[in-house]
Amino acid sequence: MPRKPNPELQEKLVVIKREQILQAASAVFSEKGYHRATIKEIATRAGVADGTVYTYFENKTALMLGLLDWLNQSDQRQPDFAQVTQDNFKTFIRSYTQQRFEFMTDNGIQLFQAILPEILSNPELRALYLEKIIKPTFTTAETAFAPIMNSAGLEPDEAKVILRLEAALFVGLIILRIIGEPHLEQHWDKVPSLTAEMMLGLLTKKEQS
Amino acid sequence: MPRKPNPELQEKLVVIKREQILQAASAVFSEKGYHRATIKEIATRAGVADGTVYTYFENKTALMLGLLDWLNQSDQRQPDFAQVTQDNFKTFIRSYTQQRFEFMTDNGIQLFQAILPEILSNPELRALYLEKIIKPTFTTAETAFAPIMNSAGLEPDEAKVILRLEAALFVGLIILRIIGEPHLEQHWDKVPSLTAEMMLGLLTKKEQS
Amino acid sequence: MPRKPNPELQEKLVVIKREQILQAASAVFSEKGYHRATIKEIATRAGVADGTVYTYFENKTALMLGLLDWLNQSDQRQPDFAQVTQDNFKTFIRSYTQQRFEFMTDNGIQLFQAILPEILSNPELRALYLEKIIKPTFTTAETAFAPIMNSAGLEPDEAKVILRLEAALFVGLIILRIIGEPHLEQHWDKVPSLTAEMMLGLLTKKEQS
Amino acid sequence: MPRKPNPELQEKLVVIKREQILQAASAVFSEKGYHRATIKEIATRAGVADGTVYTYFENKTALMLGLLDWLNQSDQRQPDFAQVTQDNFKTFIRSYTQQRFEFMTDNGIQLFQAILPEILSNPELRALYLEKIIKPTFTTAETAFAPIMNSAGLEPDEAKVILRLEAALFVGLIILRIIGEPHLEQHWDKVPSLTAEMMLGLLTKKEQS
DNA sequence: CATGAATGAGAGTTCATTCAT
DNA sequence: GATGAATGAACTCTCATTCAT
Repeated sequence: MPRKPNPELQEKLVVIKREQILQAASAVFSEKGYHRATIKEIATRAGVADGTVYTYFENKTALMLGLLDWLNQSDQRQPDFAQVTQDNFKTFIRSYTQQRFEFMTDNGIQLFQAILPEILSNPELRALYLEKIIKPTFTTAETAFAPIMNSAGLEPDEAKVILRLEAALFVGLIILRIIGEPHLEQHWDKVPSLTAEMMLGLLTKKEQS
Repeated sequence: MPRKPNPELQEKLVVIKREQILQAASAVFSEKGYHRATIKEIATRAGVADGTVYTYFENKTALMLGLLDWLNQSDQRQPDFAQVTQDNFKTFIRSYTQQRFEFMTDNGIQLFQAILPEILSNPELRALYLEKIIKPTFTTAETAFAPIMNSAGLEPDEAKVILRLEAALFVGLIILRIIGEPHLEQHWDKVPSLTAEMMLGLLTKKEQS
Repeated sequence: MPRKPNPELQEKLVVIKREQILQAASAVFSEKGYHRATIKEIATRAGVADGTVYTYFENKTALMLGLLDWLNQSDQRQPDFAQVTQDNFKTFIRSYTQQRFEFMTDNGIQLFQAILPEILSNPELRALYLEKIIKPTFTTAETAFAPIMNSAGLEPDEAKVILRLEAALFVGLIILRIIGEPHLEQHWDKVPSLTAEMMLGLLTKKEQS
Repeated sequence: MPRKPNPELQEKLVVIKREQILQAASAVFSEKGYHRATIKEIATRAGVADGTVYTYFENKTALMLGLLDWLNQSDQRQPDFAQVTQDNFKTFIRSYTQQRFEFMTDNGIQLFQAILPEILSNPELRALYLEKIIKPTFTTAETAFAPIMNSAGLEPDEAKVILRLEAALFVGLIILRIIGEPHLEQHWDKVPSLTAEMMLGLLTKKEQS
């Protein structure tokens, strides 16, 4: 029985258990909502005792923040905006949109469903979400899109609004999926390309006229 | 000697008090979320005693359902789809979009913020929302748009998806507003027309090619 | 529309309404127990409004006391003990027992069921019951039975205990009926005579030896 | 490192605490009645916090059922009916009666007083009591008494009724004791033998004639 | 570090009682 | 006198959090 059995391994185990608990929290929060979810159920689902959750997270709120960080990390895996040129403009938009849609896996939606309701009802969490996720995401996107927007002849403010419209569309689509709107579920395959066309339409409308 | 001196007046007072309580519930739910909202606070805000709430609503859940009905009623005040013709096609889309945006008053957003988080976390409420609000709204809209969609040469399924995209965009915009995204708030005036353009772009893309 | 339409009639109406309410209280108390019974249900059952109950009874406790008085009155209709002689000794016991059993109508049991549980759990009501019903009943019975007991050669204290045993037997039988013991229900016709025999056995055992 | 250090001890502690709480419940229920008794008072009396009661009992009703089980257990400790013969017939009846009276300790009466009022006012509990206690008790007694009853020349149905009369007498005596009838309290020592005589009288009356 | 029994603050809900009409 | 909407005290029960083992 070694007393210090490899400190690195220890650390990894800690990380793994944290993720186990977060995964359980994400599942239970998304199924029942933050308040109906009990620490007991999350602990059970994670295979630990109630008290153990408090070794890894200070309190229930910290679980929520842990999920926010998780979302943050998956958001950070941003698409590679580097080599955008005039030529592959349309290709770029389409691939960007495609990449965004890839977030909408069951896991991504679950995470979103776990977090969003609480964000909408908890001002502090909302502020945190705005600062830690929304703003950085838009900043990154704006930087990446700036050259395209410019060359498309869009004025910067309007370009930014268009980015927000797209983000809104994504969020709204996730919500309709959560609600289970049947027609959207049935024809989900049509959605990504239509979304890309919409983006292109807005970004190129000036040229049309 | 009338026992109930003026029964009609009585009934009106009942309706008024119900609305007072619903208004208070909407405010408190939207500020704190369904679970953090207490009956005590709702009652106080409505200017009645705790117990009085239960004279008008069976329980806390019924307050939520009452708000759903409210939303339903404001949704039912559908735009006048009657005189759509080929000529005023663009005008129609623009005015339809405009009318939709008029829902986004402080009160409309508050109501939405009160209801949505709970819908996302409560499967039963979600199902109810889908049946009582989402489906009827789409059915109405589909009927109204059918002639336009047809004449635009869109196949019905795709046309329906486009309607859902627009709805998603609305929902997403409300959420970004709730979160308080600053750029969108600042340039909100640009949003309605951009949204209308987006719709037009999608509905006419077939003609373009 | 006469202002004072016959004061006597008025008084009778008052009495009648009081009894309506008491009847309703007896029914609801016996069905649900004192605490689960609500003033609302009693009022509805009596065909009046909630508040009206409080015109006739100060509070819920007073309803219970009203029922006690009722029980008292039906108890007071004591059998005619006057002409007991040595000769008709057995006849007397049998007819006395018989009269007692006649109390066990549905209504009598209902009243008992309404009152007893509360008496067992409410010390004040219990004391009242002891003073106003139990003691007077035993006093009356003791007086009536005294000559018989004497001539039977029973010492007074023991004679009194025997009276209490009989009372206990009655109470116990009512309880078994309330509980619905099936064999007793089925062979209820055998009970009165067996009870009378039991009494006779006890009262005459001295003579046997 | 044992997680549960000594699981057997743990289990015993659980049983002990359950009994502590039941004892407290019995006391408070009997003093105030089921509804006036509050979980707070029961918990305090048992020396635990409010919430702790719910670790051991699902809800207030379960406390009542726990008491029923308790009563059941003390009832199950049935007298030894085995060696009844014609010879010791009278001895048997007297000892049986005696054993029954031994239940009437303060604790036994308290338990009865805690349960009975609720049984009389709660139909479901009543049915449970009938099935789980009354019927088994009579079945056991009938089996034990069958040979005696037979040899006494009693027809079975009547014999069964007599058993019920005796049970009724016991119940009634407990009630008179709860109510505090003074003469019975004072001369309680006379009661057991008188009860036994009564039983004997009924069971042998056929022989007399 | 893990455990899970114990805690107790706090919420929803009921209902006896009051009183303006 | 009759009504029944309004009241708010008081109760049951839940569950995040703590801490002895």
